[in-house]
Amino acid sequence: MPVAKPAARQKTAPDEGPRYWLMKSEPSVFSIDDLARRPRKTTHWDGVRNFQARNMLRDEMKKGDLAFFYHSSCEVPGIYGVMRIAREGYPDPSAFDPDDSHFDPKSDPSKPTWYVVDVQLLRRFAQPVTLEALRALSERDLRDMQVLRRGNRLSITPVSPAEFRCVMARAGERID
DNA sequence: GCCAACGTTGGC
DNA sequence: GCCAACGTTGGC
Repeated sequence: MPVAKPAARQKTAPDEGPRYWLMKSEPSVFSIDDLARRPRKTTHWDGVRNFQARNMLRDEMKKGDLAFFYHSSCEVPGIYGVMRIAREGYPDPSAFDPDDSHFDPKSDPSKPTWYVVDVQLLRRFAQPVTLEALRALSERDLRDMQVLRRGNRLSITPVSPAEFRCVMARAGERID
């Protein structure tokens, strides 16, 4: 049985307002335009099969938190928009569906292994903040942004308020 | 397609 | 518990 490491914690206090995240998806699997076409621009973020990311989905992401939508493994990797966490963690239905590519026969419905949150698209950036742009910014303001760290493979990472503001400013976007 | 980096698995 | 083998991620 794999053992989950403690999830990375943000240094913000629990009651300090919304927190920020970055969520990766390969656009050939699920893109920001796919999300924009969903009813209420909302979907459950399924298929995460990493224990550290699972812990964030299950335990740490709260309703009202904001999350960047990041496109990975594509022509122009980068941040393409902002989502809001619309529902907190609940069991991932795809883990119990034998016809789903994310089916996990070891996950017991009475004691689920994998979790999702619901996300709602708030902003689709007019221009993405590309990975290249993020790395350029990182020389100053984003030095510690987790998604930029060498070897990072986590599909969900925490984002600091300063990092969030910096990316929004770079995108020329704001959340009222 | 390549390959570095990392997570998971399973033999011992 | 160790660690080699294997699979996956993701930029390039």
